[in-house]
Amino acid sequence: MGQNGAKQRPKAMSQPTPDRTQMVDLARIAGVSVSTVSRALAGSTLVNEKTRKRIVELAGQLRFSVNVGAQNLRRGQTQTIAVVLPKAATDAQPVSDPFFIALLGELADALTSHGYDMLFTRINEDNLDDLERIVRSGRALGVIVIGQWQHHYALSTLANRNTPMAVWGAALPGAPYSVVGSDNRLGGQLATRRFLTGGRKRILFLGDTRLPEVALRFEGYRDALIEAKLMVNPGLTAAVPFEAAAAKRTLADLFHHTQDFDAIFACSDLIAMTAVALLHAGGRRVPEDVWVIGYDDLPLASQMHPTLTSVKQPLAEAATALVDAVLAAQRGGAPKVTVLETRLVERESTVAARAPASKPKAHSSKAVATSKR
Amino acid sequence: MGQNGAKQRPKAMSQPTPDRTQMVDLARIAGVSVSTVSRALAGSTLVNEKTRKRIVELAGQLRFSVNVGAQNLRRGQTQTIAVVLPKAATDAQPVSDPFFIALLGELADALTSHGYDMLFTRINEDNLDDLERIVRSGRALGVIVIGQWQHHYALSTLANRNTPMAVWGAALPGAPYSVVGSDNRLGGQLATRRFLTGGRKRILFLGDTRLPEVALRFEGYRDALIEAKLMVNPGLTAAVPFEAAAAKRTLADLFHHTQDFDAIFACSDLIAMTAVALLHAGGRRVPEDVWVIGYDDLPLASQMHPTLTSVKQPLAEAATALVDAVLAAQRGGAPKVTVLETRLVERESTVAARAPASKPKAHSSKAVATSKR
DNA sequence: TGGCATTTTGCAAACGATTGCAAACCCTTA
DNA sequence: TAAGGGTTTGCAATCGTTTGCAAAATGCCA
Repeated sequence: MGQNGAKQRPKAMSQPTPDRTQMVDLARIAGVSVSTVSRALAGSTLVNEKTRKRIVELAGQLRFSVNVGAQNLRRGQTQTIAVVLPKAATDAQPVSDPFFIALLGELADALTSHGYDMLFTRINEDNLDDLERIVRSGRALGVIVIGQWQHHYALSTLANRNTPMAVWGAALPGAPYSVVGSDNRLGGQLATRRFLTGGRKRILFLGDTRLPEVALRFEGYRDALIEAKLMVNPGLTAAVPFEAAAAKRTLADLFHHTQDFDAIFACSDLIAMTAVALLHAGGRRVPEDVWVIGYDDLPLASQMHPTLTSVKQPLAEAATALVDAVLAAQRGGAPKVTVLETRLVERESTVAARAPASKPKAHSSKAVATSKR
Repeated sequence: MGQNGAKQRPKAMSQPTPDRTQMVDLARIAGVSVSTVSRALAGSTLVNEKTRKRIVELAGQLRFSVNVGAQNLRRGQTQTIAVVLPKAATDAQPVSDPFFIALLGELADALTSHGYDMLFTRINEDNLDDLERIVRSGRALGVIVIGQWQHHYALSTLANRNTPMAVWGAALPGAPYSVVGSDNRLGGQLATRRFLTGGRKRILFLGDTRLPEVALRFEGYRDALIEAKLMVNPGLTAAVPFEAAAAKRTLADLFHHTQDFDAIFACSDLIAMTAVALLHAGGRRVPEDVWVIGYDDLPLASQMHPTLTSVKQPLAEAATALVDAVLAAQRGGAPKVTVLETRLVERESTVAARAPASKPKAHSSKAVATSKR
């Protein structure tokens, strides 16, 4: 706390000067050179144990943190990974699917635990080139794209231009970028088979097959029907979008025309939930009249009534896989496909029908407990 | 394109060398100095219009982006703002409230449109000091904290140590950091009054009053009751947490003991939704038996059945206000409080009771349409 | 005490941009 | 042709680290 020639800004930087301590300050105080400080903080064995401790402690007292900008510059590499959520150019709808926050949260944790920072950006789908800019400007060493939507082509171009990239979505043959996703086809099969074994045959498929993931789920749906020697009824599929409001509009319209189904396979829990709400509003009961299965198995799925049977996508593993993939890509590795374990989590929306109106009280409290196991 | 002494890495950097073009490359090709390139790209009037165009075009062809790390270093300031979601140390639950993604999405947009990058981090609530590190390491020029929870004290300490900060939450007297939030007290009043004018008097309050926002909502609830010359019944309040699974457990337990209420004011849409599901499971109808009002007015609120009346928090404005606040703080401004417009959005979960079992079909489709207006 | 091997330290050159200042250039006018 | 003005350009220092290399300090042994 000496008051001699107190430390001051080298130049007349007019900023409010939020006291940014730097290595040179530590060095001066500790009476060593900047190099030594640098090495000490990096835990190098080149510096004497005693001085190292002294410096580290001093750094703690002054609340010093190395300037990562300068560090990255010098090291020629950043410790940041960008996570991108493409958004539709047409409707500027805010993200509404809780699936994203779930995945995002897991990604944040996975990145942190690997020692990376996460740069989050939503980019307009016709500015997809910005992805490349993020990397070339050194903002991030690679990009994780949440949702491939219909952008396979654009993404491929970028990947071919050397943008390290990992995408949440479906494996497309020969894709030049790494993909992580659930086994969408299997998911479709599991859900559909469950309906069939329960005797439900008129299964409504809700999802936009222009999206690769959804297309695969549809294939699974079709396969399961064929296994059971049933035909796919085009009248029983509807291109419901993932976005909440739009989904609701589409569904309301659909149900207005069609009531002839006894089961619904929805490509997201959000869609499933909306469908259930509309069915209830229309006086049809779930599961008595219609069975419903969603996709994602969000926490939300067990908060509804009835609790929702859903195809589970293991998000924590998804996050880890995405991080690994983008790092591998950055190191020049070949693109790889990761298919996550995919299974059906059964809840109340698909139970064998009972007496139409069972005693609600007793039944329900048991049901509630069940959902926790 | 002379082939003399072709460009190569200065040192033997063993990296895969993802062709990082830099100013010096442009300079060489354009036959000018780096300074000129820098000025040209910055759009300085100091450089001749023709050369400027030439350089800009060249940069486009080579897909050059300036290295923001170096830029920041030189400029002494970063263009990044950190957004932090504190997470409970005890239960490592993933984020489950869709409210967060909604706010996060808006923040991403607001930051982008102001030209800032967003660094997203979840930090453990007992590592709150990391907030300071983010700023002192130059990773971000300020921090936006989503949710003040019970961290007022810790946040204050950090703010007093010169960490530019803006917090989503409730205004606490003399807080040294800027706060943005809805008018929580008013929100509580609006909801409660709506119940009272509808003749509902036994109103269950669901929310953890240890959280400042919730405490204010509770005050509003209390005020409205007092206005109506009613007393607050301690048996009608329950500390339901925001986290999905925990909320469900608490609620299930609560409903097991208490059924004596005719209205529910829930401090988040997620809690409201869970409550509705449990009520349904327990055989009680909404709104016939119980009216329900949530808080947040998420897209989700209009996807449920019945659609949910909710206190709206304008998230887009929230995001803008938070960004402005953190920037102001960074410039050394005094902490300020921003209270957003707060209003009740009425939907089906609070409608005057009708004939117990109305014709579902006709009624519902109309209801669905209503929710869109 | 000197010589030599080992630690420890510090010097100085990067990393990729920005920017004050002076030099070079181009016109115009005398 | 030279002087003088305004435009354009380039030099070189700088931002805060890291790191190769050489120098200094230390320890050990004869």
